Parts: sequence; C-alpha cells; structure tokens
Amino acid sequence: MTSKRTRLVDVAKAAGVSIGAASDALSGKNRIPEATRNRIREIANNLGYVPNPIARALTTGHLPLVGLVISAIDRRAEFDAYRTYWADVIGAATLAAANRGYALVVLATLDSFEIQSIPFAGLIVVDPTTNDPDLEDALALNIPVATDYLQTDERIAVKFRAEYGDSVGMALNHLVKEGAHKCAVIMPSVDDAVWVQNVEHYAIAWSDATNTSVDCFHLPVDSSENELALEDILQSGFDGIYSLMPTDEFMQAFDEAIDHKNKTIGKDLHLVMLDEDRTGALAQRGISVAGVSPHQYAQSIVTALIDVIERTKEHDQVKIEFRLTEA
Amino acid sequence: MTSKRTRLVDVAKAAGVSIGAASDALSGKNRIPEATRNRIREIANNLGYVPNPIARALTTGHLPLVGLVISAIDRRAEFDAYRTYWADVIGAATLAAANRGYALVVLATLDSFEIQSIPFAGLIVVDPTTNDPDLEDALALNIPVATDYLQTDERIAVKFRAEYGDSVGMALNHLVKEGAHKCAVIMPSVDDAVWVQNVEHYAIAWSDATNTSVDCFHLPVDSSENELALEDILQSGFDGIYSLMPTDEFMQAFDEAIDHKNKTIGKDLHLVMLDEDRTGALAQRGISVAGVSPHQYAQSIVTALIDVIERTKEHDQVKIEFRLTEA
DNA sequence: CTGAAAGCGCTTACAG
DNA sequence: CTGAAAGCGCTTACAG
Repeated sequence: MTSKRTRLVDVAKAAGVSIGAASDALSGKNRIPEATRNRIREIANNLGYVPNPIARALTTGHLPLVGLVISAIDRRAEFDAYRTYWADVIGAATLAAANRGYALVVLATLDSFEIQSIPFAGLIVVDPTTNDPDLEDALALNIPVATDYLQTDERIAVKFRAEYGDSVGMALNHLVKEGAHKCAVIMPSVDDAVWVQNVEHYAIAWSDATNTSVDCFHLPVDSSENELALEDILQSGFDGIYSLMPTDEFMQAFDEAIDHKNKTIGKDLHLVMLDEDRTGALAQRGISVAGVSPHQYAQSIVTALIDVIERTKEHDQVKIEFRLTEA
Repeated sequence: MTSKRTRLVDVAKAAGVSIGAASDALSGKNRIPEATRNRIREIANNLGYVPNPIARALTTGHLPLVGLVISAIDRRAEFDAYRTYWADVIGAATLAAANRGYALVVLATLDSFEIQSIPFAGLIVVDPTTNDPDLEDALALNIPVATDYLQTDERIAVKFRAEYGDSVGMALNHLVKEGAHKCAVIMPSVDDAVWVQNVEHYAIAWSDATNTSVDCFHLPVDSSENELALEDILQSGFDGIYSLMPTDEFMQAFDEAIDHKNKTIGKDLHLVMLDEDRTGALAQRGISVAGVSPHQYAQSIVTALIDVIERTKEHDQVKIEFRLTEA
C-alpha cells in the first residue's frame, strides 16, 4: 500500500528464475516441476504479490465485466417506488453473472466520459425508452448488448421479451370472467418507457379483439394525488381494474379510495395487480396477481448475454412469461 | 462486431499520421492543430474506432471501479427481507460513484477465482462477520478497503461506524419515557453479523447504566414462526419493544400477535422500529422510528473511499448518525 | 508541431 | 525443462 506494488519481475528476481517461469508457476499450465513451482509461489506470497489484472487482461483481451444500465436509478421517486423489484433484479443478475465468472457493474447511465474507460464485455440496458441514448451509447461500444425486444437496431445481440401483452390479456379476461363490466388499466406515467407503451398497445388490441372498452390511466408513481385519481376512477363506474403500479404505497392509496367509495373487492370491484405476491397477502384479500419473477427474468438475460459474449451463440431472444395467480 | 476491432494504428494509418498524433487528436492535450485533429477524429469515427480501455488502463495503472460486497445477496431469504434497504444502498452507491467518475461493481462474495482478475480501485465490504473471509480477500488485494469500524485490521482504509449503540440507547430511553416497564430488543438471527452483536452489546451496556433489565430476542428473518414468538414475548409482559427486524412482513406478524394478545400500541405497548418511515405510515400508527438513511450512508462511504483511492486522504472514519423520529 | 520509441505488466509462442 | 523475446494497444516523455 505504501511503496510500489510487487510485480512479476520482482518475484522472478527473488526466486532467481526467469519471468516466464514465474508467470507459469503462478497461473500457468504446469510446465514447471512441482518443487520449483511451490518455491516460487511461496516467495510470491511472502512478497505479497498480487497479479495486475489490467496487464493480464491486455493479453487476454477481455475482462469479465457485464454492465447493467438502470436509468431509473437517476429518478429517485420512480426507483424508490420499485425498490423491491430492482433489488431482486440486481441480486439475481449479480448471482447469475458470478456463476459464469463475471461481475456485475450497476450503472444509472452510460452518458459519462469515464464510462468509455471501463472495458465491459457486454451490456444490459433495461427498460429503454424510444431512441434511448444509453442504448445508442451501448451499441456504439461494439460489444454484445441485451435489451428489450421492441428495439429494432440490428446490432442488438440479445432481446428480451417480457410478454406484457400476455399479462394484459390475461388480466382483462380474468376481470371480465369475474364479472367486471367496465375495465381500466392503471399504469405509472414514466415518460416514454417502452414497456408502458407496450401495455397500452395490448390493452387496445384486447379491446378491439373482444369488442369491450378499456380505458388506460397514467398515474404518477410517487404522488399523493393518487388517491383522488383513484376515487375518480371508481366514481366513473370502473369495476375491473388491472394495476401495474408498484404495490406498497399505491395499495394504501387504493385502500382509502375503496373505503371512501364504499367498494368491496371481489364483489363490486375486481382487481388484478402486477406484482410478485410472495407472502400471499394480496391473494388473501381477493386480489389476483399477474407477475413475472424478476429473479428468473434477470437470470435468463444475464445468462443469454454471457453466452453471446463467449460465442456460444450469435444472437438470442429471451422470452419472459407472465403468470396469473388467481385469488 | 464481426471482424477485428479497429485499433489506434488503423486510424493513424488511414489518416496518414503517426500513432502518437492520432492518440493526441482523440484524447490528448491539444498539441495538434484544430484542422488535423478534426480530420483524424472524423476518420476514427468512420472506422467506428473505440479506444481499448484495458490498454489505456495499463498506462494509467487504474480503472475507475469500486466493488461493493454484499454477502447477503447469497442468502436469499435475508436479502429478500431487506430488499428495500439494499436497493437504497446500491442505488445511492451507484450514484455517488458516478459523481466521481467511478462505476460500482456489486458482488456477493470475493471468493472466486475470477475476482482476482478484476482490477478494483477500491472495495467496500458491508456487514462483515468476525473474521470475514471476504474482508480477508479484499485486504489481500492491497487496495483501499472500506468496512465496519469494529474490524481491527489496520490495513483498513475507511471505517464506517453506524452508531447502533446510539440507536439502542435512544430507543430504550424513549420506550421508558413513554411508560414501558419491561423492555425487549428484537433482532434478526443473521448468524455472526457484527452489527447484531453490536446491538446486543449496547443493549447490555444500557441495561447496566440505567439499572433496567432488557432482554434480547433473535428471530429468523424469513420465518412464519415469528408471530408465535412475538405472542410469547407479549405474553411475558414486555411492554416496550425496540425492533430491528425488516418492516413489512415482520409488521404483519406483529399486528396479528398484538391482536391476539389484545394490546394497544401507545397504551399498554410501546414500540420503536428501525426503519426509514418515508411515508409516515408507522408514525401514524403511534410507532416511533429509529433510522439512518441508507442513501446518505452509502453515499458517505463511497465518497470517503474514493477520497482515499485518489490520495486526498490516507485513512478515514465515517460516522453514520441515527435519529429517532417520535410518533 | 509531429514522429519514433519506450514502457505499462503480464502471457505466450519460440528457441535452446 | 526454462530463458529471452515479442506482443497485447495504448500514453507519454523525448528527439527532431
């Protein structure tokens, strides 16, 4: 820590062998007799030798680093609202990467001078907007990039496809089956996130196909005005609601709105929420849950990306399925 | 993506200049006339040249990477229980690092062959156990390491000190002031995490100092048996409780226990919880909150570590204060 | 103002 | 079996 770092030459000198021999003894492929090797290793150890990973990477041409770009990190309120989701995603991605010998770099954006100085082997851009600048930057790096399947750039190596469409259809069908007459889809207003547009698109498609009307509402993720907005919606006679809002705080607002409007879930109001109902708390309250496991989701993507990095595959498409857990 | 990557020589050749001139035009310090520089840049652009960050780092000797080791990621149940906390920590650390031009690598452990091949500029080891192997590995790398202040190794560059002691004293004093007669501290049983031992230590110290008895209980973070355990505790006459369990699911169990035992918060039961009560939901229910902002916490540590990396400081100690928000 | 060369610390053929 | 050398792709003094 104080003086200069020990280099391979230093241990080679100390051991009285060539630098090649030292290299071999420490990481090489057994060309050196057991005895000398052990001696060299011990000397390296005593000198506190730690190989310089940058130099090693220069010959290898590759550092086992994959980046995960979550632009929501920069938007505090939105990130907060979905904290459990992001923790799942990051945790699972970290583990999946580690399984393959890679480490995960978490980024809020690629738009910074220093990013160019980090040698990523691959990059994941989640929830890209249309013409996402981060996606552009990622692609410009000439490395494998994984992102949403709605993006059309042909340089994209892995496209992941969360079937929000399926989730919308499933949820609305379920609501109707349960007896809802007037359906609404409630989603966050996170500017131009592709997945939100996607949901809207599928809601309209469902409406056309079933000849049933659906209205889409965009609510702020972090606002205290949600309760009033929800009361309005209930007031307007919507009795079948598919909510893609984050669960916790939204649920509070929802509960109060229901209370004020005197509705009863399962009777004159039917509800499907997008979430992971691990504790079963929602189901107990008569709320059905549409979900995808963020854990499995993240894992699939990381694995597919690393497959491409290591040339096991050229391109890939990962499909993430939704399930509906009826209350 | 297909053939070989464009190198600096390639653009130098294409521009008919020396490699030194090309280097300068692209990243250098303006030795080259505006006109040639622009020409070189354009050529580089057309060739899709992206500088090799590994090679650059070899001369620099440094890659702007800080690692955050969260061993809890490997323990699914525990990580799940504290997901909101970890999301805050990771989000804030990512942002703080980015502000200084660094990127954050999230790791579950350092115990993997590949980790040695990643050139970290510094490492943060959170919630180390006693004789934590990850901390050992981190220290062996000869780079600045930040970790809990209870660790004694003198190679540690930044020690962060979350004053759990303060929180325990504050919470227990508050409970007594509110009229509690028999106090308990409830905390998770996460094996030998230092912070848990720390809490226990301070509870005993408080007990000695105030001559009041306190009992410490360890509950599983992910168990459904919590409710019964809590009923036992209430049954035994504890009417002042400081809980360091994760809030959401624990609160459910707690509510049921209170219900079964017919207790009323604020009357015959006083409660302080360790959390961030951003929505004020706990306060509304008469529950006081002891907390530290994970956001501020992570940010302070990252900043201090980077200060050491960049030699602004040699060592540092970061003190994280707790606050008690009375209901 | 700009070219040629040394050097960053490794690994890996290539000779002996 | 092992040493000496080339090379990975940059940056940075050092000459011209």
